[in-house]
Amino acid sequence: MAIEIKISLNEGIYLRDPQDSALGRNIIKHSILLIEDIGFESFNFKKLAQEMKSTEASIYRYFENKHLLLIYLVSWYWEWVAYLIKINTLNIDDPKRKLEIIINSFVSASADNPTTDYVDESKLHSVIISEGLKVYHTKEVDEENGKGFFKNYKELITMVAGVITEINPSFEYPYALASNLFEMSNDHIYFAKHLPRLTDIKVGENKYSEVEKMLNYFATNLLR
Amino acid sequence: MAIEIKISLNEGIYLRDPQDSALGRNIIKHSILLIEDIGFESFNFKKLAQEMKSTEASIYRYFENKHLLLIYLVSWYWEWVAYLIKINTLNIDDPKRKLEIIINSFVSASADNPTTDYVDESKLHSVIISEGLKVYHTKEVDEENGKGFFKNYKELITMVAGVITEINPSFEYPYALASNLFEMSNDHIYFAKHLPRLTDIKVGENKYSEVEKMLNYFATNLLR
DNA sequence: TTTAAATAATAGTATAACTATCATAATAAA
DNA sequence: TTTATTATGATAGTTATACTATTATTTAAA
Repeated sequence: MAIEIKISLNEGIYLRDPQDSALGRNIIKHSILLIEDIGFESFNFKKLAQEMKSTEASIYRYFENKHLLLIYLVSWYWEWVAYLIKINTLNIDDPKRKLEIIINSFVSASADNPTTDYVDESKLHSVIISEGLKVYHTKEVDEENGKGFFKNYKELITMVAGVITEINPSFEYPYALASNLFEMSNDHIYFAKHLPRLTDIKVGENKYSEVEKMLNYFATNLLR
Repeated sequence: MAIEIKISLNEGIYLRDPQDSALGRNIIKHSILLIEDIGFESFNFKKLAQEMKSTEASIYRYFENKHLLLIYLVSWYWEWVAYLIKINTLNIDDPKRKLEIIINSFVSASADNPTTDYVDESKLHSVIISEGLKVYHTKEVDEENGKGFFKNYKELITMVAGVITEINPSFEYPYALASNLFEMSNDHIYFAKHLPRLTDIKVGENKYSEVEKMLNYFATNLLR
């Protein structure tokens, strides 16, 4: 039996909730696969429609444009990582241990997945690593932030910052460290794969243990 | 007297070197202003041509497309930061002091500028902060990296990694720390302006001293 | 079983991202 | 100074993207 998580996302992101229909779930499923395959710039609703044997017009009933679809996918990921962290730290008291679990979730969320059948978490992770930053690097960032489109990310970071403050209440940069650990995780996986001279770590096929080790090293040394 | 730096960039990036003609320098000048104004997604060669009172076709004789123009601008920035670091650390021996200067150059390259008249360094810095990541977050990254389009970045990071190793030869992540300091500098200026709940620092109008302080804190504590 | 809602099929528009051609202006070579 | 060369401008055209609109058909709800 697959555990079905209903992820709660800001309603402004979509026109019609894709989780609520077979077509909607199909849009999510195939958009992850197609973006992973051809990249966000080449991706469009016409190609997506062909891929999933539907039509452009049908997809436009769910999302205003591909940018909002990407926000949806990235928000889904943020929410899902937050969920993973929550269940994996439920009966953990030691904040240092909690932070280790957080870092493990950032790095290899894809591995230990409580699968949602229409989301390939591993491929979604690849999409986040390659395209995730694009959701808030736009001229519309303030407007979209005002509509709450990045709420899931901010809540995730706030939660992590809380754990950091538990470890060391006098640490001055809990939010910056939290967001940096998340970004660094994605950046250095990407660097290891594409621009190896920008990092020191190596990654194998979905084997990110060196990234994890590095992030733990950074966190530990900053918080001691 | 304005000091004119001739920045050396990979020839594959452009069709005709923009530094060599008035039109070319105008393309660089106005592309920085226009991208800063309307963002890279809305930016195109037609609008740029209107802005600078030239034609689309003329611009296409310098750059194949807007993506390569962005690579040019970002490479120019990387090279310029490397140059700034070089002249500002010329007679400095202490590597710790060198790293402080590096961090200062990352954060406020725009401030102490040896101006090139067709480049508004302060606006270019804004463009880098908002759009810089997009140059290597594409499906063509491996191909373009193979052509040497990101060489300036890799060289900059290598130089910084060298200073880090001078400070602490047993530190395991000199490249990762170097690239992270650069990325973090841009990220947290951006966060402070647009997504303040992702950071702890505040920035004023081109006043980035808190970012600088934070980066120095991170570097010092990781390298001690 | 009727009605409403969702999806498909198709067509159409505006803009983006180019390419091609020719005229003209500026520069360099003869 | 004349001529050849090259750079730029003016204009037009092509293909693809990012949508919107309309109508038909299927599916689900009352």
